Amino acid sequence: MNVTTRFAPSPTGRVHIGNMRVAIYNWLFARHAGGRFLLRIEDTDRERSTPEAVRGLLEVMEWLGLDYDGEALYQSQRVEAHLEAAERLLRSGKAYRVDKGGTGRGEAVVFRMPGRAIVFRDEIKGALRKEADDLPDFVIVRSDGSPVFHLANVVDDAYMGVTHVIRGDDHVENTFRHVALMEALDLPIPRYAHLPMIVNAQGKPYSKRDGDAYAAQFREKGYLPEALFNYLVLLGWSPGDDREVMSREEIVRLFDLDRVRSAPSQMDPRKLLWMNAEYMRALPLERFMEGCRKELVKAGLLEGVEEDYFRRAMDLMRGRVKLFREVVADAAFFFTEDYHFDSKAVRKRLLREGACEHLRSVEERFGQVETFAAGVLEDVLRTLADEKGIKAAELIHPVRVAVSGLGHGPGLFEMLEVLGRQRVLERIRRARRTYCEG
RNA sequence: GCCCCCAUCGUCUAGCGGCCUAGGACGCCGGGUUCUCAUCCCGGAAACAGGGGUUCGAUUCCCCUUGGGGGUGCCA
Repeated sequence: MNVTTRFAPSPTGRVHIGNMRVAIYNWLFARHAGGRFLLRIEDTDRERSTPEAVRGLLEVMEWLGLDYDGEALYQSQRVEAHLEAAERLLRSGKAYRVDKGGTGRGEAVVFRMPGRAIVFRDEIKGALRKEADDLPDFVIVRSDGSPVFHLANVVDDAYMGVTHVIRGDDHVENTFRHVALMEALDLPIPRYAHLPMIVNAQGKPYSKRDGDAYAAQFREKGYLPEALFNYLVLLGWSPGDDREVMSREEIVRLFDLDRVRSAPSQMDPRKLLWMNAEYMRALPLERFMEGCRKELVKAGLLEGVEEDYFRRAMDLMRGRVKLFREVVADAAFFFTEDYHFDSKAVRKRLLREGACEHLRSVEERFGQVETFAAGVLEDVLRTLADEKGIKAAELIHPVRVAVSGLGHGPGLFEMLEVLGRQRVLERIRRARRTYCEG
């Protein structure tokens, strides 16, 4: 069966994750079936639609890899067709003009519901039915002559050859109207699938007010698109087994509307973060570097830094950050002498009995090594520890804090090698001067 | 108010009458590995909303209650 889906957002603000997931499911369903995924910009609300919103929308879709087929259709260009459909309904007596509600604004065109129950089969919810009494007539063309959402939506879906309408749960009730409209216009009725809503941590639906629910913000925070994609897919759908971290190809292959749940699901930022870390760890060095580079440049830390040095530092950081942003705090010491000393780490490792003496002897030994390489440095340090009759950790910790200011980080010896002899010795000396008076 | 939808660990979910002493994941707690952190490994606490049916047998089917959500615009 040929499949055509569409994503039909109205560009009236930032794209939040609820919309994003609708787009993802439409995209997946089409790609799975080898069908078409179309984009329609529902910009009929001239008051609220903005070019910036359209741009933001397109950017987010590209970021997430939701490529659409053909050109985007702007609904505002289709007004003629919408009005023509209304005329047809008027002529056949399936619609009428009236000053609904006696507003005095003039006459609107109202669709006459057929006076019988409307039934359709939702791909997710099953058979849905609404009695005639619960389906009043409704406006399809405003008194100012502009077509209403319902009319435009239905006419354009038919025009685009949409076979499967996959949208949010908030459209379930509209579907009864849409089905009736399509029947009256003698248009082919697509299959419908209504996705459960995504709710926030309070269990409430995401509104424009929920600050951190915008797709673009996840991007800004350093989330990987494949991680957000994977996470969002799992909100309401599962492959039926225990798989969770899946490649896009795998998801496309497995995706199926049958397995979509019909209960709302709550977004869990912690699981998203974990998912992101999973993808971060699997990232090729080049991509990891590019993500980190943006953050580090923004923080002004990469000026005059050699590419090879940057690469070696990032190679050590890879797999240790959950979000690109974290690299600023965790790897700044690679690029500046003005790195921050974590007070807790200083107290625990430097302001300690013997720490100063340890630093002194490490500095001395490190100053004598021929090649400043990880393996050599480790040998030297461990030998020194043996001589002193202490555990290597007693030496390792103070050195780590001295050269990085942090109590955590990559393996010490690899780190030292990358930093290089001069930096390391200077930093140890400086730490002794600062924390070891006398 | 009325109409519609939904209901398994804190969260995302598996389960489509017996395989369930309900499985996995995130998070949490404990332990191990490691120079730290992270990773990794092992272990633990944690759920079928309540009540009626149907059935030899219900998490699974039906009804009611409760609780969520959606709709009820000349918004989309």
